[in-house]
Amino acid sequence: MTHAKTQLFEANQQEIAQIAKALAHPARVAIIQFLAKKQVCISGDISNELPLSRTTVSQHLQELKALGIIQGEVSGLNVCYCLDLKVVKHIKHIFNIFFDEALANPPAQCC
Amino acid sequence: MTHAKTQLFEANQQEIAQIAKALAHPARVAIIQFLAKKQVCISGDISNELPLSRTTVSQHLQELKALGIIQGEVSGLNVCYCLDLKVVKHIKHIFNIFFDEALANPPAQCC
DNA sequence: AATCTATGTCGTATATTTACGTCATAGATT
DNA sequence: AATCTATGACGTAAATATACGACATAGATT
Repeated sequence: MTHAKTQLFEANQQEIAQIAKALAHPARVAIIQFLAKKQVCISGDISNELPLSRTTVSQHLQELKALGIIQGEVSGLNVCYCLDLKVVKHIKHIFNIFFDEALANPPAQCC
Repeated sequence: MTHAKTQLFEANQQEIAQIAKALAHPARVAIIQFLAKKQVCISGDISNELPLSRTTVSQHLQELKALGIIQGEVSGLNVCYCLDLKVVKHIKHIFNIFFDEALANPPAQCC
């Protein structure tokens, strides 16, 4: 395998990259914003909202679920999704630490 | 083109996704952390630090430069890179707004 | 019981990303 | 002037992501 060297990096770096990857598509950002606005909503409502086919949206939902930032709960024929606020808070924290470390030691000037 | 539907989303969603994409590889996270620690350093030092070939690292550097989060300055034979703290602050701000919106309206429970 | 419906899975085509060797070049060293 | 060196650009192969139609299925409706 000439590829997939991501596991050669530190766990910390992999975690940030993995979270970022889950947020790296506007459809997934839109899903999170939509869930934040509606608080709770069924799968069909989400795909109706987005300019993508139902199956593509379903795929994006699975990715967000894999990260843990959303939860899905079956309710009869529908599946009901919502944000997991605990995970949102954790991600916010991880990113803030990352950015604060980047801001901690300002260079006098670049070179 | 059956692909590339990213432009069908809101500017706000595209910006977040674009930033996230730039952070979505551990090598690029590592580069940012390394620049934060060293404050200023030359291209060769960065590629020596990472478990990737020099050209691959160069490619990652170009991506971060395209986002604007790092700057490169030619200094003789070397190229000197550093973080653009203004951009780091902006990105931190964008993400915090995004997460805070997601946390603003907590559902009583999921479904 | 037969049918309908909302959803996820599978297969697949295309696009993009990742990774690296080779090459070109600007500038340093001899 | 000739050579050396650090870097980016280019070409390309392999991996991964994106997008969607066809299909399967659990549960509702008739």
